[in-house]
Amino acid sequence: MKKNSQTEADSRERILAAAVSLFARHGYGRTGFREIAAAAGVNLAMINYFFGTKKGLLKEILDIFFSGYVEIARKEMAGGGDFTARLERFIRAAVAYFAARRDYLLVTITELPHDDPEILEHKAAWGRRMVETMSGHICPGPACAPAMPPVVFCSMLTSMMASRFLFTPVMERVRPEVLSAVGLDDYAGMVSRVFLDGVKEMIGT
Amino acid sequence: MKKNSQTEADSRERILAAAVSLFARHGYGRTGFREIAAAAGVNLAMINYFFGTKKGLLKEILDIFFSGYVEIARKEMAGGGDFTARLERFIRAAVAYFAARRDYLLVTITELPHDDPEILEHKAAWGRRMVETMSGHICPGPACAPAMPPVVFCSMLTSMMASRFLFTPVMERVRPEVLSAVGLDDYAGMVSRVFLDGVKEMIGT
DNA sequence: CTTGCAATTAAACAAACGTTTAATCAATGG
DNA sequence: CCATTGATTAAACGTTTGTTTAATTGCAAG
Repeated sequence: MKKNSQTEADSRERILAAAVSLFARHGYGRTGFREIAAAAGVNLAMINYFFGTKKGLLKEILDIFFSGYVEIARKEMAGGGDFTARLERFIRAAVAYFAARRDYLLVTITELPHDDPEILEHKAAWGRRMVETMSGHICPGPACAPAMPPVVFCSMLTSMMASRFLFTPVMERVRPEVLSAVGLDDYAGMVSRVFLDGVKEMIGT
Repeated sequence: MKKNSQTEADSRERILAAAVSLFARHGYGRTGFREIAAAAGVNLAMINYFFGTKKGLLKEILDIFFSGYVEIARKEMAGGGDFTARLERFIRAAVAYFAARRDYLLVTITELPHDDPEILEHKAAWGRRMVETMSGHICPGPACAPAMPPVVFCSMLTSMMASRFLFTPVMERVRPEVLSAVGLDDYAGMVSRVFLDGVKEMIGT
């Protein structure tokens, strides 16, 4: 039955690529199916055919982003080295992942605060997996009460790493030269230094 | 001519309050004027009457949030004390401001990455004022090249402070006890410690 | 009293929305 | 070769969208 698996994958993935790009640039709510279909070069009805509803399309985008993000946390935090070394590896890998999946990141972040019950349960399930993955490393042992709860740790670090991509359109109009001067590795390094050692020693004063 | 200044202010502000609340919960694109009008208890046409277009309504929301934010940066960073003391004051004041204007913050953040040219120029103008306000304090003197450019400094810190509010709906489903245990002052303290001193000493390992 | 102006209203506008339906296409397995 | 099946299509569905229009209300100044 997988005769047209070539074209099927093409259409499905072209829809997904067009949708995530338009959602990231114009917002989920303002992007219509006709616009997506035109950008993907497919018929309007194919979106419902492959994804069911608009929420189904959004859920798939969230799944793709979160699954990759959790997987990076699992892999990098479980490796060798002490806590700060592993955290530094994780930050570097996560920033690279954010850049590679920039549009997925932006859709996920901008849809985070919204309260659609169906989507919210989806985000919460992934949030639980992320916090569980990180908790063991932040706070080993049963009677450990760190100064910062893991759920705060995760959201704060995620926001820090995402800031560059959230602010990109504004940054390139405020300080265009900075955006091209500060590469991804530089940025990951800055996040690491701030998050691990603080900003005190980075700023001359 | 200002006869109905009482009811005028009432209607205009009720529209604004309803709009920012619905935008924050359901997203700008998914919120319709009829929904706003119903929540504000006014006639549908009053929204266009007071704000012109939907973009005009959004621009007013952005203006309100950014003007207050820039004003806090100006005031707290210009006060006495060394750099870290002023920065700590700013963080505390900004977090309190974010909490008081939570819905405005969420609308602003979620609309940040979108690329509507008209709105984008608006955001860029405020971004310039914010960066200018902070630049002098981060990097005094003409030949100062800090390890982190002011525009990166601003967006990273803003994202950190906003993380609690961006993630609130997810957090209260992942670790509901943490959200009630960690008050606003506690949270501001955590942001200060991480941003200034780093997370190394906060986590036992 | 009446002139004027801002606030408010109901009604309508065309356009765009997400979704569904039924028909057609293309290719594979029996 | 025929039956089956997934992919694709055009067309239409009823809502809902943001916005406009024209008429009405109610108060204040001349």
